[in-house]
Amino acid sequence: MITVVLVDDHPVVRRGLRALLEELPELEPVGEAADGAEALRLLEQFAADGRPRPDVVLMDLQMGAGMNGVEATRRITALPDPPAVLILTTYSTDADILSAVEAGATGYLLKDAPPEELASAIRSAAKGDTVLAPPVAARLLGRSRPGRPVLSPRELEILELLAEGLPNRQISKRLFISEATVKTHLVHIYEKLRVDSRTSAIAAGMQTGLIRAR
Amino acid sequence: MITVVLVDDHPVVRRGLRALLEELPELEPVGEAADGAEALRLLEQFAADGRPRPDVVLMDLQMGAGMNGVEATRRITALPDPPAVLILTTYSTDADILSAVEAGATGYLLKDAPPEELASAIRSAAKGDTVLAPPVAARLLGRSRPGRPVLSPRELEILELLAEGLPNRQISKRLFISEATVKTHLVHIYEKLRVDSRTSAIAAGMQTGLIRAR
DNA sequence: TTCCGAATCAATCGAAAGGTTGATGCCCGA
DNA sequence: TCGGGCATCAACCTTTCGATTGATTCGGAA
Repeated sequence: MITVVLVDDHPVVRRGLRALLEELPELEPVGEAADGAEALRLLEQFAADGRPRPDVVLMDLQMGAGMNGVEATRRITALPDPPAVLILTTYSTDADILSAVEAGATGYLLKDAPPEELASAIRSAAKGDTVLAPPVAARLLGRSRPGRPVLSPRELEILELLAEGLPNRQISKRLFISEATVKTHLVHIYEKLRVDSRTSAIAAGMQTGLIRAR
Repeated sequence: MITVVLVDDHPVVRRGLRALLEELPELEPVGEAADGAEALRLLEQFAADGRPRPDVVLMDLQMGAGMNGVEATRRITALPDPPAVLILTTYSTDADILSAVEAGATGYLLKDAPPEELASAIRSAAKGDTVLAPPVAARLLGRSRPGRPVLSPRELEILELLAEGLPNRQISKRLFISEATVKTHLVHIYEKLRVDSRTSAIAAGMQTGLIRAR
């Protein structure tokens, strides 16, 4: 019997997940939370009650105003003998995936996954196996080399500031570098995204999932 | 007994909605569809089987690659004696809300709505009453006058092209106006959004829901 | 009739962005 | 060691953008 905690800010989604899991003989939903903080309190409650910790936490990334899924994942996986954390979310950017993986998530699924795939992923996660939704895996494999993102970390940082609407001067001040350096990074960003202006870089960055809407 | 059809590309969401409705004595889920086209076929099937048409269609807006909720709403409400269409979606831009309303939707809810609110909205929609989620109503009332959007239609048009990454010259060609006119509109857009550059206008436009990510 | 907002257009000038060329240093893998 | 990627920086020039000022026309409401 695999015990699962459900964390999602949408009541409908939690209800659907609970219903799906209740139909599967080896999976048991044992709790729900609407954001990361509530999930942490729930896990603490398990410990306080002397109950065995759940095997898997099914975690959304976006939680409205509450603690988001990456932060919650980081804290949960830092607990002694933590449950596996399986991310289940609607939308993914490269940054989302990397953040979740770095935070210790054992898997990453998109919400359009059919129930069988979800069940299979939960079983794998409970065993400690890594699970990536096929589109997510394809996204990550589309990178030329492991550890070699399409944009460098610095380039991505600058693209995000660009999408916040900052001019080059302000970006340079934010990052403590010269404006010439910002421009050089932009040249590289434009090459890699095959664009020729900041606005088209923002558009392409969003389209490819490198950055998300500000 | 209010009969409801559920249209959402996420199996989990459909399952959650079905479970919630099954718990309510006067609401009965009578069908599901994963996109707009399937919803239409389902309604045709009701007619072909001589079954009474459903009272309410609960419709998501974004359907992955399938027919989206606005188009489906338009077609459903064009049917003879159509069901009420209640939009239930994650995210809303002003354009989304207006499009859905223009397409004939009777209501607009966000997915974080608690189950009681959802049930109440379905009952209202079945009676033909208009239902707006509080944040959505607040958004629409935040407009200074009915019929007076924060940005004029032309300004919004230009902001959308800006977010696609087009330079002024290309925007002018796209809209068959002079570049000077584009610049004038931009001046007005920057004033209204209280920004001073195209990139910050894009960021503010997305933040306020005027435009969506490209 | 008057006023206001929207749409359109022009010209000028300064600022910002983009393009180009060139350079250095560091790290890592072959 | 060498080469490549990354990060940093500079200078110069061209293009685009933003700010400003000014104007006209049209439609709708008061």
